Amino acid sequence: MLNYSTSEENYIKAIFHLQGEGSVNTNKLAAELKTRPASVTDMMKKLRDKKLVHYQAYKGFRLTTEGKKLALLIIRRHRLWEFFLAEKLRFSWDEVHEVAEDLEHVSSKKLVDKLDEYLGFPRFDPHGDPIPDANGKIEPTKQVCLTDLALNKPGIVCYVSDQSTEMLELLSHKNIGMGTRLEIKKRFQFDQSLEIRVKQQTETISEVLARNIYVKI
Amino acid sequence: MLNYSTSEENYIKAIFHLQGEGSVNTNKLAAELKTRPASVTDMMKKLRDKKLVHYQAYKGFRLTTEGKKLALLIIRRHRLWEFFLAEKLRFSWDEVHEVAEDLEHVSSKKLVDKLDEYLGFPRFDPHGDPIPDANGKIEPTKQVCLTDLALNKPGIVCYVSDQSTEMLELLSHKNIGMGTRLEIKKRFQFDQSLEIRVKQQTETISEVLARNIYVKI
DNA sequence: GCATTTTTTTAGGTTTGTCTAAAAATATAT
DNA sequence: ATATATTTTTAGACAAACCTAAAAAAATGC
Repeated sequence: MLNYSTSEENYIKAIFHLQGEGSVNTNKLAAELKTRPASVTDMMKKLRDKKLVHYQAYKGFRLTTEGKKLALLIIRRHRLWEFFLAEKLRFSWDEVHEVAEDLEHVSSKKLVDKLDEYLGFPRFDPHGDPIPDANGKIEPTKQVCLTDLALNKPGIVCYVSDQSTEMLELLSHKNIGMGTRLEIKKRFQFDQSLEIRVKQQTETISEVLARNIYVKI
Repeated sequence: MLNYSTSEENYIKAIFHLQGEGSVNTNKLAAELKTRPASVTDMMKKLRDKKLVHYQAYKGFRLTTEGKKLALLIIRRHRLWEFFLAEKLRFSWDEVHEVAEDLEHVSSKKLVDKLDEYLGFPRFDPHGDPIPDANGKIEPTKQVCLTDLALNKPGIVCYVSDQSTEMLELLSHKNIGMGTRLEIKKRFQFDQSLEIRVKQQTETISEVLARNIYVKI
């Protein structure tokens, strides 16, 4: 496996995240990476030459097989470190991401695989995202958005798509965190708001908030 | 504490290592860093502007108080990661250095301090080098060469100056490793060889070997 | 279908950290 | 002390990764 710069890795990761099925476009990627469209075009040429993306001017881009493999490796590193930080160093789940952003670029394969072993081959990171194994194989997530959870069926919070300070403040105010067990008690047709049961308490969740919360069933 | 680039950190660390008492010169530093004298001059200007080194053209350079503080912080990170790799991930002690070279540049203070705590505030890395504490305080090594250890005074192996395969093979054959407790039982005048007590066993150590082993008293 | 808007690319510039080659300062040797 | 050798610095280039402003291509609206 060749060696890639931090910047290249960040582009690859961002494309992977944006690339659902179709292809990714310049402005979206620039926004995701907080950079300028012109910089994205520059990098796409570089990554095309390294055979990590398919790219033709004005036609958008998507990862090659090799690009996907690299993306999964970076995600593997990121999530293993997040797990380590939360589990071993007792970081809270909203602190792990930033530090893992740096650690994920340390590329020693032996380090990553030994870390994986040391952690007991965990399958999900503290946000509930699946961790790719040494071959890049990733468990299909059986998560469901809170808007889609059935009434009176318990779910465990495993993912929050928006991780802004405002969002985290609201969540902690309602006593909701990673791993919190909850159950929808009532769904109001008028505004799609939910009344849920959390830790022996009743809370109201707006549709906007619910759309950002994912639970494992 | 400000943030420094990997390159700046490597220069600071190298100056610290070369700087015994006096000052460091351009060619030596270039050799240490496997770079060119011209690059060193460029960087010294930059580090002087950042108040990390004292530097005047043609007069050599040495770390400022702030520069030394930074050097000790980088060494702290390096040695904590080395300890982690050897102790937790079961890397052999000749593999840890290279990986720690990368990890040492991850700058989160919280990460380093929590790692320190997790490891139980170790005071020496797997090579027997002392680990600076959170304030940059470093234990003055009270190491003594095995040739100078008094009779019947226990010592803990904390440093091996030669780390060749041949040396390591010999050591492991005699059941000696980092942290091994030993005691000199007899010293033979004829060839300066030693009879030592290691783990309930008696071993003979040649003068050549003894000269390469250092112990903490 | 053509004008307008949006998206993307190109052209050219900046910063960081490197390099080579040449000039300047310092050290050494007789 | 002065010629020679060594060390260090300057000058000017280059690559990576970013930027702004302008041009070109594609998408959209009527």
